[in-house]
Amino acid sequence: MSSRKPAQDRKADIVSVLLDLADRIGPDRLTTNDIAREIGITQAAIFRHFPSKADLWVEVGEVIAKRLECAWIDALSTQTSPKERLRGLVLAQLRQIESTPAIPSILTSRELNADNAALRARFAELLSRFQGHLVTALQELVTEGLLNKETKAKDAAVLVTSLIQGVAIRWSLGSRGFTLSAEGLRLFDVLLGLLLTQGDDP
Amino acid sequence: MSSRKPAQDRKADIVSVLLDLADRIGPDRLTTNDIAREIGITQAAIFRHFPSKADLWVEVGEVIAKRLECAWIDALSTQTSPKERLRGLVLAQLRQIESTPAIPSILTSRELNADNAALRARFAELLSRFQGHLVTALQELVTEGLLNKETKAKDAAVLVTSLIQGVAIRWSLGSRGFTLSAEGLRLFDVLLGLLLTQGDDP
DNA sequence: GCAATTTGTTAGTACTCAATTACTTACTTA
DNA sequence: TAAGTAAGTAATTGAGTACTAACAAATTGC
Repeated sequence: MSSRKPAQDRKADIVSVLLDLADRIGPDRLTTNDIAREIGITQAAIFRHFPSKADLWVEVGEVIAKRLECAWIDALSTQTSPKERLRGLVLAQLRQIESTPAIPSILTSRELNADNAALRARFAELLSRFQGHLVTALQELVTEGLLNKETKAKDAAVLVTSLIQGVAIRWSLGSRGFTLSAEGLRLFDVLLGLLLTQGDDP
Repeated sequence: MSSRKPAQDRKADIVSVLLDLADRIGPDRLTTNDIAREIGITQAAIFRHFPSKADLWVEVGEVIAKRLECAWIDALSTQTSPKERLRGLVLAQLRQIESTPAIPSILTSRELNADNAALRARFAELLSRFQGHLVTALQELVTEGLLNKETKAKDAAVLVTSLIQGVAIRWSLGSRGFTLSAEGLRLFDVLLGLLLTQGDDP
């Protein structure tokens, strides 16, 4: 029925189905059998491509890391002003979560937090890199004298990442009853309005 | 060795140990055997007190709900100004997460999000109740003319809950390398400073 | 067109899970 | 103090878990 695929394609299938299942039934619940059934191969075939389930998770971490970093680089290169770069980073992150909604639950999964040290290290590095991009953009706003003087760039960056995580959690808990990127960007604009100096208007 | 206890006490033991294990090994990983071993009874004894594991989780939800609501009521009744009530709510929530650190992971667990509808409903109700308290306090700030005019009370409430969730996640991911309530309250004060009207200076 | 390699299957292993059954011991109260 | 109940245990069940070994067929390179 379903034809055989080269290992590279099949590996991509497995990772893709894992991400879908991680979202639907949870990262700590999905089994190799679930993945195989969804693809239409036997459970044993999974282990033809990955020596263990933990190794499969590490590959998932790599795939997510690549996607996120590409989205950030794209946002940073297409936008010119620091304000737009900041907005672009936030929008990129929201869109990535939208298209890979398993990301937040993987972040709090026990596969990551307790069992799989390699996976945990990869995500920790990734998050700190994003935070770094935010701080850089905010520092540029500071040097341009646009940021509210009493707010430190680092604190502002934490507020922004908290906003993203908070709205993503609300999106998940509320059965995704709104568009994550639209609502997230709207709230970001509210926060950004508060962060920018308010001396301009007459 | 360990003496027998009345059902009420034993039930409390089971819930308490579950919360501890949910934090240490994850809500979706802990087994009835883990709980029993930790207490010092047999696994079968768990089912003397709860008809199923799902029912045990519902009881856990009730316990957490009671704790949180008590903390909110206490904060609201001891503080007089709307600003202090807001601060009190935030601090109460941070302290509850600090003393029951399993709460954030339960919120994103699959026991809650996929399997246990009763548990999910209980937490959804709980979170919307907290949001309601925040909105009330922020509305009072609006009527006193203290809130930044361009910010809606509801949006401000979302920013505050996002801040709490965001800092709690950062606390968990970073192996709890800082004091949650201190860092959370510090960032809340930054946000509150931004939210309050800055119309004093010319 | 044929051999080698790759990608799969079938059929298992040893283990863990929640839940049940049949039975036992401690506590309470009439 | 005897009877009834509450709180436990030992042993087991059937379903599921990651993972392996032996074998088969599709694809590729010559």
